[in-house]
Amino acid sequence: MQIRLKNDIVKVSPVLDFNLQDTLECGQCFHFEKVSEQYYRIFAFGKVIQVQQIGDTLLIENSSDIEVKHIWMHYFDLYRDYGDIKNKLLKIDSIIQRAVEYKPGIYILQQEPFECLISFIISQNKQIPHIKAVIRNLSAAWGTKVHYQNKEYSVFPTLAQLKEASEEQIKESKAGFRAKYIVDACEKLSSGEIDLSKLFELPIDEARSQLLKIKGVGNKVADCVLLYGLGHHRAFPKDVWVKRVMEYFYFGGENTKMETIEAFAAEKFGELAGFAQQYLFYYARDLKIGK
DNA sequence: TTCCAGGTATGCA
DNA sequence: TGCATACCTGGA
Repeated sequence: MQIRLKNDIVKVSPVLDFNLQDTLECGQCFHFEKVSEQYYRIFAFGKVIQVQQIGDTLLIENSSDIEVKHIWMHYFDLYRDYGDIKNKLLKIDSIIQRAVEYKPGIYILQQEPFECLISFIISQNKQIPHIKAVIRNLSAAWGTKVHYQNKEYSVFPTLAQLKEASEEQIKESKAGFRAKYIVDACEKLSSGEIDLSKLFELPIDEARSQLLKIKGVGNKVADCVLLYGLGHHRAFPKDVWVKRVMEYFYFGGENTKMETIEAFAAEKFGELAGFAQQYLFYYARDLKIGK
């Protein structure tokens, strides 16, 4: 894969098996903006970039080749061989095969753990447009301003910035009853009771138990943070859509306990469970499987 | 007006 | 342990 800077645009190619739109819009991240049919602006790592995909080339603006190598390649997970992952999944059964082939260009983003944690705490009992709105509001109120093409944006606040906010102030960003959970997360992280940076290396079950200490973090939110923010690709977040699609295809449409689905997925997909989950989720949500 | 959304905590049997 | 219910908010 080549990373070249030309006319202030960093071109990465070839990005095989990758689809920018599906990767951003498959529900794993919330802090981006579609500015036209071609362009997305992404706010992360204290920066704003504008990204476009033309065939198997990814064009990144407002960045540098060094930054792309060290930040955005990891963010988009472009160093990983998704061709190999998908080949392995396709051999498992015709169900996962259908899901993979439905949106074969989905990659699992590697997001910043703190933003990922707060975003998925916000996500409970909310629809995606609302989640995005709360994240925008929190960023505008507490995050650092960044400028691009004469527009001002805000990136998501750091822990140091967000811990200054009171529960009442967080509620002003329309977080509702989740505000107290955000405060609890900030307290546990800033006191050192939980150290997100250490959760990368811990075994997944230990990392999950740490996350579950935070109020408002249950199994679903913890698994999302493990998968999208901490690189634990065995994590299999079971939201309402994943539950529906798993019951529909693997349990004869019968109401099935989350623990049963969890064990089944671990056995069936093993170390690729997180990838399988993402393809199944998008497939189920788009086609309204099981609803 | 009422219901529901990508969940979780709480109370009660 | 299992189930029902409430919870901010906004859109359908």
